[in-house]
Amino acid sequence: MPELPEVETIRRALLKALPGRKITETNVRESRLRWPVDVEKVNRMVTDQVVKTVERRAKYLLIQLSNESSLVVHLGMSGQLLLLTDSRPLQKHDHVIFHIDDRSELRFRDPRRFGMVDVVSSAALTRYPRFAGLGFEPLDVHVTHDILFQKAKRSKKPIKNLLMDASFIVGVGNIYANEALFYAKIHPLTPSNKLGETDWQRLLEKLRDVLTQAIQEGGTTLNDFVNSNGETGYFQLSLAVYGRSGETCANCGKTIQRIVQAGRSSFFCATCQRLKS
DNA sequence: CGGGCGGCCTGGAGGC
DNA sequence: TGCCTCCAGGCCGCCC
Repeated sequence: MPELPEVETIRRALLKALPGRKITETNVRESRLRWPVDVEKVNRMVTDQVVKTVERRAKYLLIQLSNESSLVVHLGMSGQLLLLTDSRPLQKHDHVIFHIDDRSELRFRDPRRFGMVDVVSSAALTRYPRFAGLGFEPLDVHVTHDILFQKAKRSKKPIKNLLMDASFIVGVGNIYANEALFYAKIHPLTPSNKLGETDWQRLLEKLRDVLTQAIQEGGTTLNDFVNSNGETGYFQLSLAVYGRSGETCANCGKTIQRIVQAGRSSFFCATCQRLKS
């Protein structure tokens, strides 16, 4: 569930609190995450380190530490990274706890255990296997619509699937792929190589609008997303098509459709988003 | 090799 | 009210 805006929301909250603070103790209570946590390595490389800054790559959070390494956290689909200023009872799915020197706690909570926690030295980060195949950052100003157009014209896969393909562009999950395509008036089944340069100009612009707006509204809370302070986001109130099959299109009044692509629901307005083939 | 899909995992929703 | 089934989805790995 957490896509780029939700991860970015958490990054910004952590950035206000963590830099300069020391992690005094690390406690891995459950190591069976998406990939098994190397408990000894995490304990050794994180404990007693001071947080320098907090960055993001794709949907990964990078908490940079004073020993030139980074704590790498992915929230999967149900993960939370909570900053608790007072000690509260541990919950069933509180898998990794980081104690901070101001007596607060950073807790990785993840019922479905699709997330991951790892620590990587800065030198190894550029060669980190999980980052090796990642595509463009949509909010990077160096990424232009022409770059995307040139890369996409070799692909026949539907544009919705391409937007969710992290080897092409990162951070875009099902919610924001659907929303961006709606605003750009592009049908989700459109073969990627059928999109022209002006289509890509519009699509990148609308994708950035949607992601930026979602960050401003603190992300989208559908089931369980909360930021590091335990607060929900508000962007779900602004969703135009996602989860709204059978409802009325705000633009034209026709009914919003739902289809399944690559095992994922797509929501769109067949009137506003004409399929060109 | 591009593209599709199964599997991981649990909680919540819906049906009976 | 309780049990069962289904669905959500990021990512990897397997398959054709």
